Amino acid sequence: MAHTYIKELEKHDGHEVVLKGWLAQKRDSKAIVFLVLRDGTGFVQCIVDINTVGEEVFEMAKKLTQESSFTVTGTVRKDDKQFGGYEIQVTALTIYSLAVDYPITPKEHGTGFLMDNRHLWLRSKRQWAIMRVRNTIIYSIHKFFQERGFMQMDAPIFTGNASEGTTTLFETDFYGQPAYLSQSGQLYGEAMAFAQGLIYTFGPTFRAEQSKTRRHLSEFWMIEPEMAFYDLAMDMDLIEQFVQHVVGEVLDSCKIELKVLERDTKFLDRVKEPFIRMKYEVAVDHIQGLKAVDGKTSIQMLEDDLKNIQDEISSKQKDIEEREVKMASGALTKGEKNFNQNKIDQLKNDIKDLEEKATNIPQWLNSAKNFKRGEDFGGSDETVLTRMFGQPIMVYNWPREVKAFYMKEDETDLGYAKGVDLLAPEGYGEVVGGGERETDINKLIGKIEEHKLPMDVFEWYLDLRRYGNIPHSGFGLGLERLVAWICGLQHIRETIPFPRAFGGRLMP
RNA sequence: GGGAAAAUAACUCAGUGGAAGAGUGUCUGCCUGUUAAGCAGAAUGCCGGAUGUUCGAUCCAUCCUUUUCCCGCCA
Repeated sequence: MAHTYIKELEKHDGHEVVLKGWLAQKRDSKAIVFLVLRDGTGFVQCIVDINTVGEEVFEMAKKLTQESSFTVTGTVRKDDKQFGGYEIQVTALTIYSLAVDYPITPKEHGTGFLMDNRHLWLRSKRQWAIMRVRNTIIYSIHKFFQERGFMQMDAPIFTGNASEGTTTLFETDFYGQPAYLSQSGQLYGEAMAFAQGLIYTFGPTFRAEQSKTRRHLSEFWMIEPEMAFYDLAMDMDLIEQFVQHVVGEVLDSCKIELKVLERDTKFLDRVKEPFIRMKYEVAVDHIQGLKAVDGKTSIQMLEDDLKNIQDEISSKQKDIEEREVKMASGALTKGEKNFNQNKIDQLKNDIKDLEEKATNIPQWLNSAKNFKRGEDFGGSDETVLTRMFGQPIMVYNWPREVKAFYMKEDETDLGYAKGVDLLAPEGYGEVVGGGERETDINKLIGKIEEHKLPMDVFEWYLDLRRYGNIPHSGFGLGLERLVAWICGLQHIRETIPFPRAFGGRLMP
């Protein structure tokens, strides 16, 4: 008999099915055992009742340990209290393999330990949900582009030129000559767009930046569409539709996953509204506190934030004190004590996070007040700006100096490059960077010289301007940053199955 | 590249210059429906490594190793 997947249980309501998977959780008593089975497509509770299955099967069920693999046969029953809406009344059970001393218990663990066990950690419910969302995002990206006539074309991973300086490139040996792992497929994307019109690349990207933060990986996946005959305005329209499509798909088809992640979708729901578009200079006004939104400048907003955080800290401290008094009274059962202790620990952690935020805000205030017009935004500037609006913001027309050499200069706004950054709300910052490409070959050559880049490795790129030059645009999106934002994750390492980051591990 | 903190049981952590602690998990028994809240009992440690101070160091000092967090750079 072919087995059924948990995701499809609703089609089998009231019928007998065979499920195969692993034990995520167990509770047992004298005559009944609750097994939570996971099979990759979901989680379902299986009830093993001694009166239904007999003593032999019952004993087997009792013997199962966390992450043991097994098969159950049983009847599907609707139960709205259940996580997926269904449960299984077991009639038979066979064991594939008993797991002994599975290291990841249902309780608290530190990140170091979890990262050491990343190969097992992926089985946990939260990680399961993140990977499902990641997959939905990937699928919806392909769907979005394919439905609009874009071709997926792949840029090479080995590249010969150290165009942007070797410090951020991984060097390897390519049959005796130095080669670098790709940092971006952008220039190749342009060549491919001239061949196929609308293209996108979707591949791994490598950056040897020595930055160890919650937003950086050394190896990550990037999507880079490139469109012939698109100007900056069309590029921004596409970015907006694209992000709306992806977020919409996740909201529609990952309800269970977002629930597991306890994701508050308040800000994601607002993504369907038109994005805010503003020129760099206007964004700077907002950051510096020269312009108010809803009657508040950035400075006032940060000051209010700080006050709110301090209030929250003191209310949590009060909560802790009350619980400590209750525990000291001695009138609690052991279970209630545990419950309160856990709550207190959680509150203490929350306070630690809040205190960190509270120390950050004065620094943000400082950096907002002292922001130098003409410079690129720092992480805090992005956060400040997006907090004012609470929805995605596209900042365009950047000072030419802070953007890459291939960005087109705006003829009506000299000194500014037609580049655009999409800033995600909730402090997630830049998730998309793009723009219209420079078409003037002399300006390009000038920029390459100005950046002191070797001309010879760009000859093929300049050919694109020599033969059938056209206006064209594109953008790049870091998949993991998008996953982190949509899932509401604290750290980018959870967005990819096996993260590779500076100072991090190569194993597992 | 700059800064901060940490290393004690399988896990999360407390603790003390003079015989190593809690909670969780695990194991054993009891409880017929639980979803991190039932009850009782048990096992578990070279207190990260090296050197020094000391009668005595898990605790103090120095160095090393490893990890976590923050800033800069970026997607």
